[in-house]
Amino acid sequence: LVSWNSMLTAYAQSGRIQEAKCLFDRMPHKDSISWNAMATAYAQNGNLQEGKRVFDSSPNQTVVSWTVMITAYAHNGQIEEARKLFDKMPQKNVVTWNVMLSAYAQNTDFAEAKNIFDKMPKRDVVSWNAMLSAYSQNGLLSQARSVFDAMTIKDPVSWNILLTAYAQNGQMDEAENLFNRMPEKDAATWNAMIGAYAANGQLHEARELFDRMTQRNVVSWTAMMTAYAEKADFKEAMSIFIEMPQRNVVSWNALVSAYAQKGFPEEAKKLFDLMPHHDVSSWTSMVAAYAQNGHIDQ
RNA sequence: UCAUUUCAUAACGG
Repeated sequence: LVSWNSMLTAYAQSGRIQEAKCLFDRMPHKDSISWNAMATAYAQNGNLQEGKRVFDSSPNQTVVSWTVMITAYAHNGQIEEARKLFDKMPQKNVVTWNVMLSAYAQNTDFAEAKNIFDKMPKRDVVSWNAMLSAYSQNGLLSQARSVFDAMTIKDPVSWNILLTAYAQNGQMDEAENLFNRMPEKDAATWNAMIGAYAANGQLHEARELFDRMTQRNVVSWTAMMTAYAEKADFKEAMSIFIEMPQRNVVSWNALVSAYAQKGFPEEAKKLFDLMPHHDVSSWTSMVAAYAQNGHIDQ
């Protein structure tokens, strides 16, 4: 059962819902983890309807099931609906509270986010990070800084949030400063800095970090590839693509989209046809490629 | 083995 659930989750996380559903239907036994994983698979791929159907058919709804649904509504912009479930559910845990907090935060309802934050029975580092992220993503740097400074526990995510905020605000020196000062870096730290350099046109600095990085993951590779592709250096971009130890649908999309945007729709189409699986972004990239290059009918 | 916060891709919106 654990193996089946793991496979189900793996499909879900890579966006292969058809395969996930097929597996789910063939499972000899299912537990609540299976049902929750299936509901999550739908929800994370924008199919709230099916997600809800799975939730409604689940033999037993756990706190995770409810939390999954709240997340699904929130990501779909239905914050009121999310709140209704939140108020209605039998018990909540810290994750449930964090989900509701993030929902308001991402909806830029800082007051309600803060309200939840103050009311929750227990806070963890994710709760703090969610508040920090809310301010950061809306360019409210001084508020973000206050939250950051008030935090008694920080993890690499906390630092990464603030680092990205400064970089996106054009304060590369402050971003670099955080990068150098932080006690512990994870892969996302390096990736954030690489992305910041790339967005700032500092391709050489980006590459230097990429080369120094020991924990390179698919995000690092894709970010570096995109950096070259945006400069129309397809030779280097392609060579990175070929070298990449793993690719996911985002890596493929990035390259397809780059060719499309630089005026090579036929190259884009070739890659598109080679992709193991397409998502909404893949299709919209191709549509945009043809539209922008005068092939409306394609 | 399932749910929440940060980093890579399209469109949308500014």
